[in-house]
Amino acid sequence: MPLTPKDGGSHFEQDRVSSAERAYRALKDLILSNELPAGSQLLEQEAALRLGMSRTPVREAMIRLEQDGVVEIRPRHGMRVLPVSAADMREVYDVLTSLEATAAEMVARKGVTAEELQGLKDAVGEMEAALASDNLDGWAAADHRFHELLVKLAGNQRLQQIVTQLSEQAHRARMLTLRLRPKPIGSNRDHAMLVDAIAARDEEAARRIHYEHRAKAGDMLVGLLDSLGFKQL
Amino acid sequence: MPLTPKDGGSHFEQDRVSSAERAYRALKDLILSNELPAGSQLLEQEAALRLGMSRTPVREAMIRLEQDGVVEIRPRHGMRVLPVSAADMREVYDVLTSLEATAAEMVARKGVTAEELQGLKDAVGEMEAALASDNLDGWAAADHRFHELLVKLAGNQRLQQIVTQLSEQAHRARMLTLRLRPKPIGSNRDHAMLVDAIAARDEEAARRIHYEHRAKAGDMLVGLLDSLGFKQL
DNA sequence: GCGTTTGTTAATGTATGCATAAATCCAAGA
DNA sequence: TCTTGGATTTATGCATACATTAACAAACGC
Repeated sequence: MPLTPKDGGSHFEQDRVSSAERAYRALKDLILSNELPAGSQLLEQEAALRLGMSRTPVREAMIRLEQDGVVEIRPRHGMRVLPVSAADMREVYDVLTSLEATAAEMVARKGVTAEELQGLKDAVGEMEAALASDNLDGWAAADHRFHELLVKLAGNQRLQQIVTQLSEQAHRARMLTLRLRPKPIGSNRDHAMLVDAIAARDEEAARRIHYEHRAKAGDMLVGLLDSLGFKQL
Repeated sequence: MPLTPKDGGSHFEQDRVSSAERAYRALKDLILSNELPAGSQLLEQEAALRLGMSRTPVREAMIRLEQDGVVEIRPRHGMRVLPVSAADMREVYDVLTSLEATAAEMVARKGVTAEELQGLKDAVGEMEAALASDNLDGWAAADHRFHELLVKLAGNQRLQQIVTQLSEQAHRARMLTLRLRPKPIGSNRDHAMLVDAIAARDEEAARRIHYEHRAKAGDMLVGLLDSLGFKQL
């Protein structure tokens, strides 16, 4: 591996990003990685100090995070990382299920190139390999790639952006339950079936398979959170 | 009608809203009402002057509008009201169709109270009355209320918020085509059928009816924009 | 002791200052 | 006329200043 390409698309390190953008990414990372756990609060000044910039760009980042639905800005208490309850996850998964099922249908309808299909198959392969070697984190990463690719192939940028946003809201809960849930055997099977349906241009089947896949995942996640009595995170 | 209650929920005019919030609402109003047409640009300073405040709150408002997908911030040119093409409307309607169909299904599944059902029926009634008296704007307003209420009854706040955002993106195009499209007779019929399906708790029918309703509306809108050669707005 | 009031602190919301660099303009040369 | 180089303007991104007011605490009255 070359020395930290850190890439992002362009090869030349012309990545002049604004402080506001850096703040946005840094704060979001802290939240998604759970370094800033649900419920924690961060004052503008604290964040600014931590990130080595003034309050202004931090403030702008917080505004964006609030619109993303991951934090809440409380007038005198800085931003507060929103706890996500089982009920919240129910909401998120209901919408994700609807949108991703539609995405699967769209992909099957419009068809995919050989490379695109291979991309999906590769992701499924990685999931199977990770699962075979009990690498749950690897499985989760490959699973995420699969869903991401599927939605991208639907070719609807708005759909893609919304799904990304919701996935981020669900991210912490998914990580939390990754080792508490049954092994995702069925999940891999679902994905393989979906790939077949897409290859066969069977919109009907693609929608149904992915709908049920997502619905199952949602039920599992919400059930787990409920049964563990998680009122938050 | 009473003298401009302009309400908003509370009766006492304790509406202390921040300048940033005022800027956000004012700018969004200007855009949705087409006073700032698609493609127009507005510098931070100009907007600040116009709204009687400094650049800071205006800047924050613009950031929110950008995340809403209605403007684009171009580093030296202020914000630019995003033109919406037929392709954009295709995207918006595909997502709306998916989500609203799901909402209809959810509402039918969970059932509604007598008052809630009446609310839907009232909206349908208003649409019919408006149509009978050739009041297209009234019809559009009632139609909007119907869809809004339906989604609200689904009881999923994330779904509701996303649908609202997408509806706003489609708003200008809908207004533009309101008088160019055939009379929305079928639309009223669809809504009446949906209300029946909801009352009968028939999820299946509710989803199908509303799916097709939205799909038809989307096709009509996109087709109209296409045929009129609208590359933007 | 306990509720109330008042004083202090501090976080925010907004305004303003300032360096930077993009955009524009202008002139001169090909 | 078209291009090019550089000067100039100016919108921005960020830092900072400042007034406001909520939050907290301490003092006070009961």
